[in-house]
Amino acid sequence: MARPLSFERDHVVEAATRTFLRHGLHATSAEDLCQATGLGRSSLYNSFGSKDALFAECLGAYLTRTRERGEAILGDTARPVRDRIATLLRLIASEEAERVSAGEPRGCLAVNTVAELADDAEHVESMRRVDEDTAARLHLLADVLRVGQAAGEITDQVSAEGLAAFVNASIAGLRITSQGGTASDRLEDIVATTLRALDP
Amino acid sequence: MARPLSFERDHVVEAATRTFLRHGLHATSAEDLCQATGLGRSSLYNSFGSKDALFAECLGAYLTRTRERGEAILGDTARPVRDRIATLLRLIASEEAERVSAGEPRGCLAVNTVAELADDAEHVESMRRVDEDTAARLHLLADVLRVGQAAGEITDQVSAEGLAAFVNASIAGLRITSQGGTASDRLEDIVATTLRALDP
DNA sequence: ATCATTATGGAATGTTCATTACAAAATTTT
DNA sequence: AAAATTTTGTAATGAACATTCCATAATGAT
Repeated sequence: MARPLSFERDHVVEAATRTFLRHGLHATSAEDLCQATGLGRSSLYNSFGSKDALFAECLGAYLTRTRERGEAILGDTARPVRDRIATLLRLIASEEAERVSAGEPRGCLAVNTVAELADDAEHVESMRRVDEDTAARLHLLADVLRVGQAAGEITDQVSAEGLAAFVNASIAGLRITSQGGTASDRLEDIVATTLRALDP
Repeated sequence: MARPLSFERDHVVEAATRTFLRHGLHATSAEDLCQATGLGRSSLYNSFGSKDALFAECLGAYLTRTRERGEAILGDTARPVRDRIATLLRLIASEEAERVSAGEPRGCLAVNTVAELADDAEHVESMRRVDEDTAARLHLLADVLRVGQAAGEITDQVSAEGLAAFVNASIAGLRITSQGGTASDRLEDIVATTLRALDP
């Protein structure tokens, strides 16, 4: 009944996400987004409403994608808990390494959003989403780690919640370290050392 | 021979640093800096040249202060290496906890600068300073950890350089986690777990 | 007390930015 | 092929921003 869009929304969100990851929300202009997505200003505003709304959509998609990936790995009850955590961390390290060769920006949109928007009164909603996502991630991690503790695969010197916070912080540290330009071998060292902390 | 400044440069840098830590470089306006420091626009530009120059000075002062504090703790050769690392991590965790009660912003200017400026062509110089600082920090950590390995206090399953990268990443993770609003008990869990990774 | 020098307050400037308005173009349905 | 509807390109708008200007005020040296 009318003219269709000349682009696929997902692809636009993906391109915008890369731009936001590279430059952050504040340093990304509407012009930058047009450049990155190939859309004109009108199309962009027509389809997404505002820069902030597009950012919110990118963040939402990123969080969902990342959460689902994590759940798939951590929820694989057939495998030992330690292996699941190891797989998750190694996946992140190798993903960061691939970003380098692909010329894509390194780092994590959730981590960068905390760094950029934690105290930004105008973007409370985005931070709330990150907080919710973090809470869910911590919950899942703690559940899995608790199973590992019961099986004797994981130390019980620290509570499952404490270990979950540690793993979560390690991931953030890994991503920031990668964004700072650290070589992939070193990222693997970090992963290996992180795993040592969980040993009984 | 002329009218003196009505403020102390260090205090202004300190106030500006808090503002930059809270909002980042891009989201901090000249007006925000005037508000935070109590200076007028003219005084600010007269004394610091530009917003970017003031940021560079804040970053430099922050890096120096942080590095010196780390060196004092890590360089205390009278103490076991493990204790020195523990002291450093606990100091960071408690500093973050104090920030909450003091109403000051949490997080780390160096970490946030990596997140915000890693791919910013206009601020290569600031990133270079952070990179240099990180390299020096890693070097010191590796030296200290190597001593700990030789003394049997620290695992030698991972190279001293790898362990240094791990400790550095842990600190970044700790600071981002704190900035995300994590309670101080959990920060202590993270520290305790991080230390476990270094045990032989 | 006066001069030389510098700081300061407030207005002004030019730019960048997010967003909107409008007219033209495109596409599906009839 | 024409009508209805929506996209899209271009130009416009108004606000925010970094920075500068200028007149005035303050201070130390003489």
